Amino acid sequence: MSDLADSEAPLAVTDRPLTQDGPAVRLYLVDGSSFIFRAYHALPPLTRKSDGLPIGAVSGFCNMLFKLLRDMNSDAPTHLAVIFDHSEETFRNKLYDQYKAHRPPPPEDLIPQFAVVREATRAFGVSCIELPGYEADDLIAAYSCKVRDAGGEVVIVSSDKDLMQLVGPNVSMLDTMKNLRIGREQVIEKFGVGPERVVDVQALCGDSVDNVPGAPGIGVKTASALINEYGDLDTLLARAGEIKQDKRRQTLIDFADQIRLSRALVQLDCDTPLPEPIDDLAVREPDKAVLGAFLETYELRSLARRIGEAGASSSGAIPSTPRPAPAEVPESAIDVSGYVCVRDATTLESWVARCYEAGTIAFDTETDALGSATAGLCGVSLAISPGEACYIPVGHCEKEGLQLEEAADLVQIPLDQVIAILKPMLEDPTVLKVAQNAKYDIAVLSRYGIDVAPIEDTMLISYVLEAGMHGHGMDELSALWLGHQPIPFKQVAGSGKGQVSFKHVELGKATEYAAEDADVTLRLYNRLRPRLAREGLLTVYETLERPLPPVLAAMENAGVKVDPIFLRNLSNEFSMRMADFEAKAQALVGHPFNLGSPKQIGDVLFGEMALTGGKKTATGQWATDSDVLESLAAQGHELPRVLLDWRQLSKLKGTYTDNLVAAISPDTGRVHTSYALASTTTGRLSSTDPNLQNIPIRTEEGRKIRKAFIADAGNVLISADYSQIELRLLAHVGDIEQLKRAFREGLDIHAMTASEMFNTPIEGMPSEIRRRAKAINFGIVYGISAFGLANQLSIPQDEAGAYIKTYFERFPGIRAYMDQMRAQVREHAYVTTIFGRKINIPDIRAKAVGHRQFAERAAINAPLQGAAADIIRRAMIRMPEALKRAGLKARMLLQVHDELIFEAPAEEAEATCRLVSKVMEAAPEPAVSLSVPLVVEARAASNWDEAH
DNA sequence: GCCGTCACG
DNA sequence: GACGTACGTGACGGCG
Repeated sequence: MSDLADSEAPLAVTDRPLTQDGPAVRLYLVDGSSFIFRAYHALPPLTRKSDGLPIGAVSGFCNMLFKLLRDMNSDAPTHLAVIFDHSEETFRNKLYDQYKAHRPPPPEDLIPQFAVVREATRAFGVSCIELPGYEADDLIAAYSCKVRDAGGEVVIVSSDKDLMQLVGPNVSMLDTMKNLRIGREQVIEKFGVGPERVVDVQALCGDSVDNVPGAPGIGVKTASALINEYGDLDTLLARAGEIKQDKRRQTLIDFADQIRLSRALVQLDCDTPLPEPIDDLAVREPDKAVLGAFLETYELRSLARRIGEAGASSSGAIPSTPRPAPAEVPESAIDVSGYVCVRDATTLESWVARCYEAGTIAFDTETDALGSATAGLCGVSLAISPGEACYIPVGHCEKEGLQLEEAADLVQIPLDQVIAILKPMLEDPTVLKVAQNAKYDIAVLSRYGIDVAPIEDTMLISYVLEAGMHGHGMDELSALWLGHQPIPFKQVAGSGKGQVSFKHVELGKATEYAAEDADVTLRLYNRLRPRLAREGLLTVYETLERPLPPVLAAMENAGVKVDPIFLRNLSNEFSMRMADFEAKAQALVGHPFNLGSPKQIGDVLFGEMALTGGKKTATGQWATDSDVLESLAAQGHELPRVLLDWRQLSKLKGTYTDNLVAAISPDTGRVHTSYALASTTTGRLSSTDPNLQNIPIRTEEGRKIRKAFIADAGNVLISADYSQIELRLLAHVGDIEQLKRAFREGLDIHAMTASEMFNTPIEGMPSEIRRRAKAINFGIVYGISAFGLANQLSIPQDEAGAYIKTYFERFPGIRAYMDQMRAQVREHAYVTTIFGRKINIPDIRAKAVGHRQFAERAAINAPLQGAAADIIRRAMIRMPEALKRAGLKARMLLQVHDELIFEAPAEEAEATCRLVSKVMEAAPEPAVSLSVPLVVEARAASNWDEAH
């Protein structure tokens, strides 16, 4: 059959010279059936206005076709076809009558759309290809092989794993729904083997959806391990007797025939006849009349408008080579003297042209201050290949306000022009931009009207690979991986009082510093990026990390409104009351002392007054923390209470009232925090400058601070928080039946725990009993110890020990979970979350027992805290788009670990509460299906205190 | 620049 | 038997 295709349909490729810019044929093969289903499920059930004909899948399909034809510049197809399944019966059913036997019929409202989709395809001037007796996958395989062998390039538009066996040089897949490229490394991440061995792995693990039997009890992990060990399936089956594990060996021997059959079922047939010659698939302009009539018939008005607009403007195609895969570069010494300072437009344009050629570049922005939400741009650096980098200054000036034109050595391209030249490249989908801590650059450049995309972030790549092992700042990564110490910022800008803003740094030094940052970033990328797929962490990076910088940049830039007058009044009130406490304390002692000095307090309490019951800190000083002072106060002493009261106010004033006012940006009148994405071991964010994740709430006095966080006029603040998320995750991960049931039934979880432990009915339970159970539940999540629980509850240690014992008797699954985490961390020195995030805990190998025990407790806590962090990250990533789709104007402002804070128009408060709750509760899906419900409580009010 | 303390989840 | 003791953060003032 293949002869026929070869002889009758000679490939155009051979006739056409290969251009410098890439292969002459770039064939896009759209997996029609799979796309229809995804469009159907992803989109709301749209219908034709006039008669209610279901049209959602058709609309999604047309949008994608349009996008393929118009959006992509250098990657645009020269040839394009949509491939459909033709009939249910194929040659595979002759091999195995149960093949795809359990497929449910398509949804009723989808059935009429199948024919319309074919009509749509033709209306766009694109070929529809199908062949009786063959699946679309086989046709895709045949076209792919032909074009690839003739030197062309193929992009398969599908995310179907069955097609991954086709990936290889010049054949990639494109998941348009997720906007992901699937190349060799993504295949390796999915199957644990390269594309050439995918069928072997699939043959072993089978596929329940297609009803491919495989070998019982063997999943992807085991299958890929076996294939990697033996090389290929035939060798494995031939040498199955050598397998050590009894059960596995027997399975492979007993089911050898079934495994071979499975391989035949999943193996795609490259010799499938081609119904249309490749030449006929060339992309052609759609006939405007035909397309217009189609869009009119199905009332696809918004698409018709977009097509009209696109037709009016120029295509803007920019020639470039396809993006090269990042490769390991030979390490070479970093030489800062070769960097270029770009100071005229022509040179800048040539650098931009080289960026297009390179396909992957690194960049960095330099600013005149630290806060990305307000800092001004000083310049941008670009690195095109290791050692080849430049700096484009835009805002450098003499310190005393000298005009640029007056100083010859400060001549720079005007800001507007730099932006005009850089913007198209920085926004071009065919140029991948790598940054170190991309959130910063995104935030700065977005204020200059540039939306940088696509972006990768070396800091986040490092974080995914090695969280918990070390920091992820550039200097540290450079020292670690490149053996190179980048020029310290201090060396170019000075330090302490003599430090100057970067805009006052002389251009030569600025170029060395800035271009080196881009150069180092590119080298780090080349070094670290390939590890993601190899180590199975690409999905974690792509789903939990890479999408977040733009989301956080928008939150930081939005900021939150804070009432300065309210805070100043509060500050004055606190000052006056502190003065009273101070006078009282000094009267009690009989002489002045500094209430802010723990050392002096220790001397007073345990020296002069000779109180008993003190403890020492790690450095041998008297401890005077609130636990100590509380217990002294309980003994009946007066001074400790005064000190505690003074301290509370001192803390609130020093850390909150005064500094929050100081943090209000003069430009925006709001407070802009900065979120660190890679500072915690567990995947949580942290907030700095100022920290808005530790605003007081637990005491009456503290809550007053929260009242200062307010919504802009006409708006409300909405606080939405996950209820008991870590305990719910414990119930799921530890598979604790009683806990799961309690959460499903919406019971009071602490009361339920108390009831189970102490055999007390929930009705009329004394609050002290519930309080103790609550402390235990929290303690469990932290890796409980009798000492810690005793401390927390102020009860004797043996009593606390007895509680813990009872708890484990009532919930044996929890002990099992804890033991499992301990074993895992001892073996691997890391644990993982249910989303695959890896949390390293190197201290488990420490010499000191104390450190090791610490590590064990961290290992118990990390999968829970980490999974909660993963979940809220997923919610945050989806939130902006979800709000937009719902037509809501709300902006996400803050994140506090299990809480999101929004600012929304007052009249949209209810709708926003409903939507954000929905997005947050569904956040684990579809990656993880929790066996307990997630519950989110959302409230709107004029200030944060009342919204929470 | 470290330490003790304390704000949050 | 000793050891240090609930997980994860960031910011402040004191002190050397």
